[in-house]
Amino acid sequence: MDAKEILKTHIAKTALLTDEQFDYFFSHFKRQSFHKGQVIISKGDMVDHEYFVVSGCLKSFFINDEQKMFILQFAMSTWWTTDFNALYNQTKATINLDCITDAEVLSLSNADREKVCKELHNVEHFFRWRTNRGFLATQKRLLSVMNNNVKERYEELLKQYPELYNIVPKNLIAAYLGVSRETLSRLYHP
Amino acid sequence: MDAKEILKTHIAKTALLTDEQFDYFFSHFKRQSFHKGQVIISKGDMVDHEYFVVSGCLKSFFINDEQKMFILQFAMSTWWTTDFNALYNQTKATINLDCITDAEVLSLSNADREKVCKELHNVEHFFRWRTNRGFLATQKRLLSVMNNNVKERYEELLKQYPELYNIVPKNLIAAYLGVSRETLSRLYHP
DNA sequence: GGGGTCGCGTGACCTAGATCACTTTCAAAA
DNA sequence: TTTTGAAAGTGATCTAGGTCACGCGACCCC
Repeated sequence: MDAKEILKTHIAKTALLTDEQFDYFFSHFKRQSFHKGQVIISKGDMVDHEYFVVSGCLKSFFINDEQKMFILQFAMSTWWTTDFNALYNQTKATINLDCITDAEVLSLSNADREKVCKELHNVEHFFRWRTNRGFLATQKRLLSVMNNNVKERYEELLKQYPELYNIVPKNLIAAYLGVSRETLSRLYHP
Repeated sequence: MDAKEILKTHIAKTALLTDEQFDYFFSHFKRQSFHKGQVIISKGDMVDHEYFVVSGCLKSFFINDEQKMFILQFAMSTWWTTDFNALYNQTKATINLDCITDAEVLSLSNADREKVCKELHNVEHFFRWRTNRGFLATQKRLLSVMNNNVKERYEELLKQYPELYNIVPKNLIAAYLGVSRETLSRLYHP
């Protein structure tokens, strides 16, 4: 299935667009390919695109004052990613985005999203639901961080995204869970 | 300013509705008053309304297996609250909602929100932005929890919502920050 | 084919915050 | 006026997870 088909199928799950509407919407996306390790957004950049992942795996992450990395999101096929805060508030990036594997994405500019949302009620509906899912997922993760220990969160993550186990090195999993790699290692090698 | 005016002003910040459109939208809300301590949603309930706070202060919270409370949100004037996960997924509540002070709210049912979103593109636009702000705020809080210590998070909270200091007892602030009340107390009484 | 560096395990020690137990204060109910 | 109970402070102790240091195999890649 090619990029266009993947996006179409993804959107069809929440909004009913005619073929013409979808083609029009799709005409605003730009296909981009990145290789493993390539940086898409770094701290301080101006951000004006969001990215729909067609294939591969990206990570968005924050580096704190002590140079420790915290991973906000692993983005795989059909996930949307960017520095949403910088994108919507038109401020400089505080988070970074790069590629864990080679990746293919469709990029959409902030202005085009808003333009098409205004023109097509259906598209605005789609984006409301996409944002809603993101909100609920983030809220769930916050609850998990506050109420579960590292082992529970690790197993929850692998249960929900088993493919991560093979794609993503453990030190990045640790950075997602917010623990040191040593602690994660000791969970199953006591 | 009465409830209708407060809601109107709130919505006008992100969506341009004509007076007739707003009146129509407003006709789907129901005014409700609650007193201090009153429970609005408890775990296990079916949830089919969300609440726009006109006055007073509510809290939404989760009770974990060890009976420890974690506060997801303090909701004050112009905030929206409910168990969003249960509301959107039509599942039983996992979080509770009750009143820290006497409160007045406007309630809107899930079905009515979806109906009016479909009928009025403007209203869907408003809800997209409301959800978006919630998403960004939750993401910011997650980053703060993972990267800052208790003292930093406490001061960040008070800086953003100074009014909480007078309205909300410290044990609830601690439950919001995810620490014990003893630790919070010791921050300024070492 | 020998020097990096990346991922991962592991031992020894350290610390932020939890837990438990007791006390004080103060306001509201009775 | 007395009683009660929630809010808050505080000392003593415990623990999950962090930090630092080192070892070891597996790849790249000149």
